[in-house]
Amino acid sequence: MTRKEQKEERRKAILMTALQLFVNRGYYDTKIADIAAAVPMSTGLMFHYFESKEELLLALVKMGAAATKFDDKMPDIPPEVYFTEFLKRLFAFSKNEPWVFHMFILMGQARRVGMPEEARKIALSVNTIEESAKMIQKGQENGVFRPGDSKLLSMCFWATVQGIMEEMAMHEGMDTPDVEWIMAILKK
Amino acid sequence: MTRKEQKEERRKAILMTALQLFVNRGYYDTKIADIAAAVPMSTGLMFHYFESKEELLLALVKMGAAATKFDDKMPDIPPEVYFTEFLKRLFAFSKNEPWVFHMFILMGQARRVGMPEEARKIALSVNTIEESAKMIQKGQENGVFRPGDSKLLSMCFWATVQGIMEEMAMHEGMDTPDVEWIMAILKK
DNA sequence: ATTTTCATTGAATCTATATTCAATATAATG
DNA sequence: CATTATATTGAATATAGATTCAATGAAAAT
Repeated sequence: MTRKEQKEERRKAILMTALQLFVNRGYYDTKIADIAAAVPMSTGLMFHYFESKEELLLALVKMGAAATKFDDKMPDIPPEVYFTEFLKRLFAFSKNEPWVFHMFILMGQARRVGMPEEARKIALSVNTIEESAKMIQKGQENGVFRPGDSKLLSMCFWATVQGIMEEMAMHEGMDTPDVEWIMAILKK
Repeated sequence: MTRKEQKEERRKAILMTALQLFVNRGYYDTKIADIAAAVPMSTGLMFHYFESKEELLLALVKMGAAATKFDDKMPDIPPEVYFTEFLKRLFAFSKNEPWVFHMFILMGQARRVGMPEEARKIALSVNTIEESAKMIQKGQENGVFRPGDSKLLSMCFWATVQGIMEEMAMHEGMDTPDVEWIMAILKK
């Protein structure tokens, strides 16, 4: 394995470790030394891979943003099916793939006040609410979703999903809720 | 006005200022000096009123916990009416009474990982989810609420409410959603 | 085999902020 | 008024934790 590959591997290890710690303890409570110890490597070496703690967060949030980008040119799958499937997959992933799960939660955390400005900006730039609103509107036109401000509906939907994911992170092993409960927010 | 009253007033002023700042910038990003400047008073004087920044947070969370205590011996008001009314009032308050609004959000923040341990414990001790679950169960027995794990339903409901409140805090002036949208999570 | 480059460490800095403190002003008390 | 108690300030201190750095080891290149 070439040196560049080695470095890439190590970088990933740091990223994954940091992701887990950020989600489990929060960004500010996670010390560089904690991440280093968990990887494991010396504290100083962390700065060989990432300029700063904030850069590390930024790298994660950028990955999250790239992974989360809403697919604009969705084929004509009916909105109610789209959201239902999305939830099913998200919950399934969350049980099996810690990465997806953690990333979802980190993106939510990163959007909040008090997080480093640049990371926050990037997390907020993934405009899931606006994008979903379009599809919700389509569902309203189809007469499947309830009427009302589609952006507001979208916000309620995502607030719910985010909140549930965080609860699941907090009490691990918790059951996932019935997808229909959440779809009820949207459905007529 | 006696001195003790004066002191009490000042204490309240600090608490209200801190509450607002904690909610708007987050706990860690709010420096004691920021709170002091906003009250206004000197930084040093803050410690005449509160032992530490953490004590200040703790005082707020204790107030929140006291205010939030779920009323056990609720008269026989039907569950669906109870939750509907609760939401209506919460949203109405949030438009007019910044205090209630901010406090609700602070309690949510305080429950999260990364917040000072003691404050977190107190915030988590207000077991809204468990308490509501009982009432949800009653609603299920009445055939008004959908079947399923009442605690999980309760969690979904509160995750939604918390998430919506936070969105509202972030984009002020935002409309409040239709209470029925949220009730749809619970209702059959 | 020698040199150059990169990985790694642990200890030494640097910095931001919470916290303390000595000094002063202001108000209450006798 | 004199004394005592409390409020207030701004500057000094303490500390946690991010960041830097000089030294060392290990791998690649020549």
